[in-house]
Amino acid sequence: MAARATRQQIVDAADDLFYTRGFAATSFADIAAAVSISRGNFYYHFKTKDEILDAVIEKRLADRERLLARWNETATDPARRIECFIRIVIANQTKIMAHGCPVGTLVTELTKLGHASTDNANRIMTLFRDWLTRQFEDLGCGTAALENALHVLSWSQGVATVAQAIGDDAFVRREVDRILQWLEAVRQNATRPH
Amino acid sequence: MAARATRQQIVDAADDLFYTRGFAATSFADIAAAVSISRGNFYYHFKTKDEILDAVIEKRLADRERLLARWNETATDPARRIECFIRIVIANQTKIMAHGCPVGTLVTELTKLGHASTDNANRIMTLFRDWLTRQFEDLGCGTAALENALHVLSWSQGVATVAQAIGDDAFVRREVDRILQWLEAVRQNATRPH
DNA sequence: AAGCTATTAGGACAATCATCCTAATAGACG
DNA sequence: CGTCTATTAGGATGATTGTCCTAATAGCTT
Repeated sequence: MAARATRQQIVDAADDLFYTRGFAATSFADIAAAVSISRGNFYYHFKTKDEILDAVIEKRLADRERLLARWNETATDPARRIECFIRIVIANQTKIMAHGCPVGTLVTELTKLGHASTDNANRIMTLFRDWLTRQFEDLGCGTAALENALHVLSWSQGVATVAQAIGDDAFVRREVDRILQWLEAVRQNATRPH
Repeated sequence: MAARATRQQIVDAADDLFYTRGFAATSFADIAAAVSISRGNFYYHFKTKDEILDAVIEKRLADRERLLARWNETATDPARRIECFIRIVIANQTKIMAHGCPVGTLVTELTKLGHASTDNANRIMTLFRDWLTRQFEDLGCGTAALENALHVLSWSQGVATVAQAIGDDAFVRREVDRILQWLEAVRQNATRPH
């Protein structure tokens, strides 16, 4: 098999396992078993566990960048783009209720481990923050753009954590409705005065 | 030394280490070293790591129950009580920015580990949920009480996660102002119609 | 077909972990 | 003072971990 393909399989499996079980709780053997290759083969592609982690982070980052680029194309209105972000908690509801937010839980875990790749993982969080900030700027929020971006980001993390902990189906939908109402109010306030 | 005192020291040290480093990343040796006792002595008090975890959960639960009982006494207005809950993210801001929310991060970790004590840890989360629900009921929110309680709980988890990840000082204060404004609006809407 | 390189397999290694056991000690009580 | 029990110390153990090494294989080039 081509090395590229095997490497890709490893990263995909690690991505999934790091999400569902956590980084520290996932062993070399776990990933190798998921891809059905030997640990020796594994070592050929990745020398250390941290290398796999960095590869997974890069993959997640690239995935999210693609997602944001798609939203930039499909939705012309910045409010609609923010709505796309908000609705991912519904689209991924099942997974979120089982394992939380892939971004937030990884950053939290790495921070507690004092892991060197914490800042690296945080790039995904700041990617969303910066993209959201840009959308609120385009909406005409001015200096409040960053504040509003962090508000939405914080909202998503809270919903993910509580959804995972308490597992209330209706809760997620209600929270989405709430934040969408807030977004509409922000949109009207922002576009009116200018 | 009295067995009670040693046991208490172990639980206190484990509580701190589970919070700052995580449950899985904390070893028997780590806790024993923090208390300056031998692993053998350790085993006399706790047979398994899960026993320590359960003891830590009980301690945290008791601590929070005491905290809520104090708020019940010091604040007569339910809105003021909810405000007490909201302000803990400021009171504990330094720790939260370093290690996140003690309750949320533990539940998240245990869920990913598939640990048997996940439900047990979740009792702390539902303790807050139920207490908040009671306050919103007393505020006159009726059927919306639970919904509002989950909203505040979700808010606190989101703030903790983003504060830990991005570490913006002003962010926490702004979010507290925001949610207090929301709380005031809820209070006025709830008390007026009835 | 032959040879070379990229890829894979599988075992060895030391370190760390939770757990368990036995011996030493201390503190209370007769 | 002496005995008994509660408490502590510290090492042994088997399992698991990340990491590393060497040999086998497959796929491409000539």
